[in-house]
Amino acid sequence: MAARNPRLDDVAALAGVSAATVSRYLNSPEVVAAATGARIREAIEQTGYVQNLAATALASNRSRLIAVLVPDIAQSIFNDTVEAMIDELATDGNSVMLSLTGPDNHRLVREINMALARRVDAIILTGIVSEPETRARLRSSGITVVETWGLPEDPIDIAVGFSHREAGEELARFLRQRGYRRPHLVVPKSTRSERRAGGFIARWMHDGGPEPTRFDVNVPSHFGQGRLSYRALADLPERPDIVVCGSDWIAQGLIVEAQAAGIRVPDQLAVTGFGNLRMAGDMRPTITSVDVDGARIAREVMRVLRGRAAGADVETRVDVGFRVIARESA
Amino acid sequence: MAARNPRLDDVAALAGVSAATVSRYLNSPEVVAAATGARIREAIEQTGYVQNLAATALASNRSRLIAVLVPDIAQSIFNDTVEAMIDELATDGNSVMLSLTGPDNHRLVREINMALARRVDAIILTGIVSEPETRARLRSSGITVVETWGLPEDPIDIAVGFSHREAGEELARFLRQRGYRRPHLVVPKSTRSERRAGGFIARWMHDGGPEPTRFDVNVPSHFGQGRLSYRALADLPERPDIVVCGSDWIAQGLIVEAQAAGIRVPDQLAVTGFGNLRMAGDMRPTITSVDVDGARIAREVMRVLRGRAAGADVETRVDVGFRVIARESA
DNA sequence: CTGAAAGCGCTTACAG
DNA sequence: CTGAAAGCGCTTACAG
Repeated sequence: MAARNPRLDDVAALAGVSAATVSRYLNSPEVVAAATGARIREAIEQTGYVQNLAATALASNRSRLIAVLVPDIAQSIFNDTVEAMIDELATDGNSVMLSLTGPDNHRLVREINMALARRVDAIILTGIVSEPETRARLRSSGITVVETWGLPEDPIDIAVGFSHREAGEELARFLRQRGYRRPHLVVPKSTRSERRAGGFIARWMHDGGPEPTRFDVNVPSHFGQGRLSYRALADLPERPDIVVCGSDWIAQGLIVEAQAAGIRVPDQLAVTGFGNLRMAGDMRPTITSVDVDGARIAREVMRVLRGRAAGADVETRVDVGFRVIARESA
Repeated sequence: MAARNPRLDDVAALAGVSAATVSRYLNSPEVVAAATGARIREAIEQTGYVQNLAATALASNRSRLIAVLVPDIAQSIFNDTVEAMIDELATDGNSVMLSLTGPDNHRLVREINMALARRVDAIILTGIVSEPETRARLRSSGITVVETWGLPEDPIDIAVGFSHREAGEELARFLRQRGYRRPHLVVPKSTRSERRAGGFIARWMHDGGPEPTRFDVNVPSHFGQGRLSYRALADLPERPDIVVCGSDWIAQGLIVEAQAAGIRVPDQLAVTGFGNLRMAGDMRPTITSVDVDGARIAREVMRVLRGRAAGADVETRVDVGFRVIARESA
């Protein structure tokens, strides 16, 4: 269609300098003389030059491409975090390659291969990589790998997140203190939800409570499962006084279904969620939840990435914590 | 850390062939002799070779990188479509560069520049590009540009979507037929919502109805705005019998708030949403909405992209339509 | 502060 | 079916 794209050479010729100088101007403007810089700027303007980053990547051995791997985005509790990360990365001049690994991470290996083939500068994961071979492969690749949301004992490289087990424990402590007696857990079938449930149960029973009942739901969790989970309460030998949901969506669906059945929340049945979505604070009643600061995770990820890029030693485990947010529903 | 990455040369040497042959094996295995192919495969295995796609892109003038530009992903009605597109693209061996253009597209130009610098094979947009200069720039770039969700009269290049105006008209027809008399619109401040509202109002008044009242809300729209919108009804001179919401989230929030106030939906107040999110079918009452088939949009986008890649002539406007989904709320 | 030249790791006519 | 060679468009020591 149009004539061929202008190259560095074209700009250099027009500005009366060498390609090397134009390259320097592009990458570190401060090293070229002001007058030269001005001529180059003008030449770029006139030619409509747009740097070819594929060539830049090849020559500089730095792609400025970051792979972000998430299970899904349609209904994901990570979306805020991912959005914040993409924003931050873009500000630094990076592009984000977003890969969806699918339920149970079944496309994880394929997408990791893609990222390696693209020679990305870093891989950011939100899902959990459990296969030892994949972990080993990532480790030996030599590229920066950041696991987020979770906080494994032995990260592949760097981890930025919090302990899901402790979050479960903390919630148990909080609810016991509020005087609840018979918790029922609605647990999405994911490693992290399972860990939170484990922490909750251990703490609850350690404090002398009866073993909580539970109901497992598929991931990704959504509103409809809350309704389902409410109806499943009928099968329980004894009615719980508090339902601990694995996500805010489940909590919301459960509240709606309970109310439709004429049950008052929290008077007759209390409910908690997880993730502290914006909706949790807007619901009627507002939903007691556990807040995870996605923006903070994004910032910490950027901090370690910048540290690495600068050749500095960086922490391998960054704990961003979590907070129980007490609201009306429990 | 590790030794340098193996290159095509290393594989070629080990397999006893030239680099050209290995390259051919990688890109079109069928043209190399079976026995040669077997040796190459083995050499790849032994060396742990991973193709460097930055070099491939530079040499072949094809990046296999597709830019997808969306306003946001935290609370987006496009997420299903985007997810389906990323899935399809990955299956074809492409990688997706996801760019967030932000509210009112204020980072659109920057992200388009990035995409052009990366020499992406195509740019897929979900937001609307209204600035003529940007449209002209994209047009003259010569790369494939697909606008999705909307269906402009004069696409930049290719458009896959539906007429928002017609969707509004259709909803007006549907509600009038159901016997509603006094519609009130809750309109997110976006071009497309505005078009739907325009279509609704025109049709409604054309059919002899009174001018609908309206309430505008910021984008991205969310649950909390539904509650707000409900409360704003009190300021109206006359109470509407049907509230037409610009998204399912708004509809859900409005229903929850109405119910909290003791109002029965739809008996005392009917409500419709837009987008037909999974939640709409799960809500109590289930929400009457307008369905947009995101997976279909993704498939059609892929179809035109493949057509282009094959050098075929492709349609420039693909109408995927929409459907009013009648449920309990209206 | 700037230039000449080699190199990054592939692909692809061209020739055989 | 395969190889030698040029080329894709940059960056970056090295030298001045």
